[in-house]
Amino acid sequence: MATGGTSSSSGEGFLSRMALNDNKAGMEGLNRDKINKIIMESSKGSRFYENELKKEQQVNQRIERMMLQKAHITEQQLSKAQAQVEKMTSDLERGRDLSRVIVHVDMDAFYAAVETRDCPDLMDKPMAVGSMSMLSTSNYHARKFGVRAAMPGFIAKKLCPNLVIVPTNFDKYRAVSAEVREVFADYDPHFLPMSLDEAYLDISDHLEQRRGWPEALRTHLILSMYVCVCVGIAPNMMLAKVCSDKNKPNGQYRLPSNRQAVIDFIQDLPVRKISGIGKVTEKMLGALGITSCSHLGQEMALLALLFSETSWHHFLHISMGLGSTHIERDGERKSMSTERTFGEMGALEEQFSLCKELCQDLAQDLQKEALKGKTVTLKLKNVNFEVKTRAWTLPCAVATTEELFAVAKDLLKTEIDNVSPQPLRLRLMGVRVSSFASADDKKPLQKSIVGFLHKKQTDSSSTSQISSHKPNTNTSAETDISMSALTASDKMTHEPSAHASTSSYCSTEPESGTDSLTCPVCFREVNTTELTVFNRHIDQCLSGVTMGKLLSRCVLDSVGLRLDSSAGDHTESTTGLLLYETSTANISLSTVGLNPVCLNTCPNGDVSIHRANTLKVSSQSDPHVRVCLLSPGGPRPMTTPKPESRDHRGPALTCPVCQETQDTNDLTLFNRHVDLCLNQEVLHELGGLASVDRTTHTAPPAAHKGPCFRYVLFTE
DNA sequence: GGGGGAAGGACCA
DNA sequence: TTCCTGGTCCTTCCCCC
Repeated sequence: MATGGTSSSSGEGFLSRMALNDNKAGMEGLNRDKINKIIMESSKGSRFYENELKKEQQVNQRIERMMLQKAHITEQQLSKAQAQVEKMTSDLERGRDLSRVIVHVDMDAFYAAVETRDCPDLMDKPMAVGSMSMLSTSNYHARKFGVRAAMPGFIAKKLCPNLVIVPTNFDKYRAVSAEVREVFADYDPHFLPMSLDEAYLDISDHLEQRRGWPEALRTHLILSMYVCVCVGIAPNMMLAKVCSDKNKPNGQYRLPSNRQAVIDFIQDLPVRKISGIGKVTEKMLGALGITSCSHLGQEMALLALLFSETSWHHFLHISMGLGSTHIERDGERKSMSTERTFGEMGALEEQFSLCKELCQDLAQDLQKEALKGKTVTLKLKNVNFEVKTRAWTLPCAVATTEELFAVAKDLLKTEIDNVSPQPLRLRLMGVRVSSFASADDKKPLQKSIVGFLHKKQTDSSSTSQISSHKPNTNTSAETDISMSALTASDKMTHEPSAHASTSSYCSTEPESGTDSLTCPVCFREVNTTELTVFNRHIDQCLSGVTMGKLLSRCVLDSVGLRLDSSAGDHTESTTGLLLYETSTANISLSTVGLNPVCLNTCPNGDVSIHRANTLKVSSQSDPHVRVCLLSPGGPRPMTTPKPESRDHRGPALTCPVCQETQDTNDLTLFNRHVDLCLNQEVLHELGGLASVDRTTHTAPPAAHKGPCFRYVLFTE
């Protein structure tokens, strides 16, 4: 079999995917065997190595399946595919565009070059930028030892004991990159930056314009001495990228814009040199005897039968030396994420706390680009390097910390429950948002909140009345901060380092002359004009945990909560905050499926079941009841619930959470009950409202299909 | 069978 | 002792219409 050096399950032998990748400038002619031996000795037995072994075996299995498939291909199938390939080849040939001059610029060992600028002593030493865990780049002295980017520092140190490892400093690299980009813009104002050290330019127009320029204008002397720039010039992006790697370091290569030159250039080019062909694809093609682009062309009919349409079309383009001829900038962003790697983490409190931090960071990033997305994905990597992603798609787009955390937390909880009673031993956690809303929905978020805020500030009669009646109502609640998993992260909002996350709630300066601000969540006056302090207060209110008065979203959502027409005015903000002001509210529970037991467990003494389908919010002590519904992502749709996929049959259904037999065989109702129970459990655990004996819960946590959101109800 | 969501993976800098 | 981060795209599977 041509699957390369397959290792045995015992870990003996040669693991090819961990071997040195010397497909990088400055690494030609190295003693690969010696370097690989050191890499293997440093890695063998580690969890990382074992996981790589597993992945290698998966790739080998893929190759075996492919070879089996190949063995069954008939001559007839092959000739049919050949005809298809020929037809497409001639179509593509007709459309070949050699009119553009595309430049790919790659700043060589960029981070290392910047560090050397600041510390010239490093000039003659083997050095790398990064940490003992991971290197971002290395200089040419280090590459001679096999030290390269994407290699852990501790292995690099074994390859080259004198290696100097400099920590990364992205602010510095960004500054230099900005300097260089100014030059790019002179040549092509629409240039496409790929990273801090790489960009594509279309200089066709520039070349046309400069024909008549005097010599003095034709030379740029701005580039700093310490940055070496490799340039590839070709008729398309794919070829330009390959060309920039041709004369490293600090050289350029131009591929003439004629068909024969392109064909000659591509002939003996190893497939691995093409951007987009990585170690797995290289290995799969290698198993078919394909190592160069000319092989690729020769075996195209076979590839058309063995690979997907997208893949073989891509291969065909490569074999013909075709690539994109126009540089597209400002393409729509598809997702945004943040993730963090850390030492082993098994404690629930830490995990939920980190989850919230990630949501805060991501919310800030989303805010900067005014983005909101419907799909929230939680990414987890356990200590064995196994990666899992769990996603949930909402009916409407979300962006705030609370909205993201509401989903991410539930996804996390499900995963924790899945391995329970064992702890979930993590080494990485990430949160991603995708399925972005249309441009119309990407407007800044806070206006209506701030509007509400200002409205309350001017409404002095209302606010003074509240504060005069019960000035200290929240004292006990605020001091009663639970130490449970969720609140561990909430506590962090008291720390100065966490303040930035709150900026999403209020970003405008308070009006002059006022010495307090009214919280749009709890309606209390906060004696401060400092936005950081005020935002922290709002954070706490929104988290709902400090209030200790939570109702799960499922309770309200599943019953299609509405306010009676007598309930008073309400404000619907674009962020999804529904703010009701009313003296007493009879909230119609208009749809079926309410389980009164669940509502009764709401720890708010002022919320009670009034009639069969009415939730009454009232207070003995205060005629002014205020209700705030936090609706992540906008007003809740009053639609029928999504059909559930649980496959229960039969008349008697026992809830896997509360263990009680339910008097229904309606799956929708039963599922809703299970959701409610699960949410109650989450509430209790996270809110520290009551202890839950987990041992009585034999429920498979996977039964919890979706995340629950928090709504906050409280009274003054 | 097509569309779309979920999950996982390849690949890139 | 120690193997990143943030992004895009593709494939496969599954469910629903």
